[in-house]
Amino acid sequence: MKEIQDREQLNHYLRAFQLDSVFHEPLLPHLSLYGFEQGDLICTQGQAPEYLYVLVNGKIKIYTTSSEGKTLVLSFKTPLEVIGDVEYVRGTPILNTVEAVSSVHMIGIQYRWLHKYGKDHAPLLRFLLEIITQKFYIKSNSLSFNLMHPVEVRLASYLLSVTSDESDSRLEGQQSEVSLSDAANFIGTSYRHLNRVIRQFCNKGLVERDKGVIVVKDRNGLSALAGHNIYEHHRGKGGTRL
Amino acid sequence: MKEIQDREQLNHYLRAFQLDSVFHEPLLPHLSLYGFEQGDLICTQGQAPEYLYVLVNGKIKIYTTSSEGKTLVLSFKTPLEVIGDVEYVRGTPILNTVEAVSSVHMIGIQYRWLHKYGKDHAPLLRFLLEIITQKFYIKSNSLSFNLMHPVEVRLASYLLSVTSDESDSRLEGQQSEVSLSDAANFIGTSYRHLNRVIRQFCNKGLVERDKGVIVVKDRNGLSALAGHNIYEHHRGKGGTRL
DNA sequence: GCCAATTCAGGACATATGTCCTTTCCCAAT
DNA sequence: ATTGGGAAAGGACATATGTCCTGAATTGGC
Repeated sequence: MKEIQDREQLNHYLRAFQLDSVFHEPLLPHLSLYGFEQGDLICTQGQAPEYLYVLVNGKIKIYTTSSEGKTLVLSFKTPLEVIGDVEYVRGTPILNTVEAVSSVHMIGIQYRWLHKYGKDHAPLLRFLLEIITQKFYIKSNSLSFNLMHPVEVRLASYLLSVTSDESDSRLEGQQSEVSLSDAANFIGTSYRHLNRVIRQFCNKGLVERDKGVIVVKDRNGLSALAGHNIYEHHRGKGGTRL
Repeated sequence: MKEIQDREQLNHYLRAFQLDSVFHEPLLPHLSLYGFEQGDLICTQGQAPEYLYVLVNGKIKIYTTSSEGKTLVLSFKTPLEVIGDVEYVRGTPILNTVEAVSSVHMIGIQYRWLHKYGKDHAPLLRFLLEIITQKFYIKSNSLSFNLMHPVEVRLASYLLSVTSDESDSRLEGQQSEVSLSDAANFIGTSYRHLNRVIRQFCNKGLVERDKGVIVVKDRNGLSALAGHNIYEHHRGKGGTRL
């Protein structure tokens, strides 16, 4: 991590994401812009948090590691997203490890200032509420989805979600930031089993493999399998209520 | 559901849970106390929510039903807890169904008033943040735990969590509010499989069955199996940060 | 271009879990 | 007490998933 001393760019981000009201005058001097490279850890499970981070550029991966060493990827996030919000409110150690999967820009602010100047600032509180309820919503979906559906369905859903926004029938493979084993850990299964299911999909003509890259061939077929249930990136338009 | 016209009791609850600052003067006239009987639905998945409820007495069960008809019990809650908070903030349909598993008292307030008089009221916003981050924390744990551990471990953990607070080696069976099939749905497995695992536990001398009731015999043994991971009721002391 | 080291795909087997169905047991209404 | 219904437990089988290991493929360094 390195601090980016570029007030102009910071302001640019604040404007782009309409954060001016969220971080009001007294907080501004304590905002900093930070850059992370692919693979950098932004924060680590179990440690004492110090900063609230706002992801404004790039892509991050959030995961947890069990005492037995298993890794579970909880989500991939793109802007606008906040890291350390739950820990800030609850005063607990960092819940999950966060890693940059691309070049990343984050706005950081120390808890102390956030607390000192922000604890009564309704727009900030509402912003946190928006973000956290969204996270809750996604995690809630994720929990039910994972517990109620076999890997086959989860993989179909996953493939749809990662290939939808990008180019047409996007590929997805090893050096493309998100590796296959990340995908396995995200779906909550073993790498071995993931391969097994991918092969089934190949046989059904739903996808094709090409040099470790998965190419979606039949989105409709995958949708039928996934049955509505899509891993929601569900970015609500926000603020309908508050 | 029936409204309980007893201002005194309502005030009693507000004091007992220190909600005076949360629901300030302008909100008070719009608070009502409601009673639900065992089995009553407090709200239903998919519907449009209207009230924010605060659970002040009794026990409720939160579950979701998939399109295929499978039920997943997400949690059991006791006071203090809030229902409809996420929906209030996000303006979305009700996420999960909530059912009373005992006689229940809840304080209800319509969203319109909450919004009109509360949207800038920092103590209320902070209260919601506390509650929602706690929910997030629990759900996050639950997700990883379920995805990373076999039913055996989850059951051990579950048994410990439901028998810890109550009497010594508490029983847990059919008419005791929480049925075995509820337990199965909570753990995220089938009733059949739950029975299978219970039998293993019996053989190992960890528990005993007696007329459909499970009696914990060896808490230490269960702890060893669960390995630290307990379904967290994790009620933080709250408010360290905000 | 060749080799070692690493990553990737898949085989073989064991275990975990789900589904369906049968059996047993309890209780309530007669 | 008798009986029918329904809950509770378990048997039998199929499927889903995990673990371990091997062979193939790929890459970087020389």
